[in-house]
Amino acid sequence: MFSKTCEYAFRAVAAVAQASANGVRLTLPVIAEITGTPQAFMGKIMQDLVKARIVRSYRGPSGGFDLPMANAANVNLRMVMDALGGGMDNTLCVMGIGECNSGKPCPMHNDFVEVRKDISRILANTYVDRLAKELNTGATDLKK
Amino acid sequence: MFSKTCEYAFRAVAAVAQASANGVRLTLPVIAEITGTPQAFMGKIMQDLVKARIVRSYRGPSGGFDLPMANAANVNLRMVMDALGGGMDNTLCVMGIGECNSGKPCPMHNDFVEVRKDISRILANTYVDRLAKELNTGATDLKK
DNA sequence: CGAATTGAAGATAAATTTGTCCGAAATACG
DNA sequence: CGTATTTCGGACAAATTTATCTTCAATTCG
Repeated sequence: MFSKTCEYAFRAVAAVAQASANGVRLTLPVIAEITGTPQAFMGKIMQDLVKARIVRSYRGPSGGFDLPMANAANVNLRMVMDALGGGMDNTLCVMGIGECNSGKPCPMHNDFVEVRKDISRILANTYVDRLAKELNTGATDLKK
Repeated sequence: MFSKTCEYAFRAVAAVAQASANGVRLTLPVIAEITGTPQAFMGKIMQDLVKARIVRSYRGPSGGFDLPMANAANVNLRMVMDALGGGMDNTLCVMGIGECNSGKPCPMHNDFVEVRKDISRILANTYVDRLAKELNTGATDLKK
């Protein structure tokens, strides 16, 4: 449904937020391990997240990434997607028609109006602090 | 949301069904023109649809593709997707976790349960005859 | 300062998806 | 039969996404 880049970013943000809630920074190798993703590729994604000020990075010994809970309450998944440099738009026409809207709909337009709204709403309403809390209680899981 | 291959197939099936409803076959160049897709690539897609018996093909002069309304009433978009040889699965975990289900959910699992159901339901409930009829009345459009 | 650790940045490579080309097979029609 | 038309099938190529590698910069700590 989303690109791998996007999936990886979702996992990374959740993992870093959970760790930060427990007061620990995560290094890149650790993030890659927790999320089960290729380290170098995850490095690129983390850079994008840093640039977008979604996570913070620290170099050198005892460095790593964090995402304080104060920030986590203001970061939603739409912002994470947007940090990854376009191409992740799920609001487009299901049939790939350029100009497709209620005035000039493709044959599937009306069927998917609600789905598109739902996805947008979920992404905008899902804040990272919630993901961190659920991971901490063990209610949800990133493993496997 | 779906792959280009999938989008192209949706458009092709709708176009052929509409033409067949009006008693005309469409040749590959014409399908490519109507759907605004690269002809050679669409050729591959049409082959998949033929193999899946979703459309019928005829070679030689006055050849082309058709999709009789009797068939169109029994062909839904899930079947079209399946004809394209896997990789189009939208039922997977939003975060890309291998084992993600209600028993062991990823942090986004529950948020997307309904969306996934909705998409599956729409694909399974959208039959090609309806698309053809809507195109014929001008209620919907494949152009641009 | 010097050495070790860690992220940043750019170049490169592999994999996948998308797109093209060309010859062969089938069909219609004179 | 011969020719034009059209799909079929395989190989090939371009574009995009995903993944890796290598060097550099920043930080910590002795």
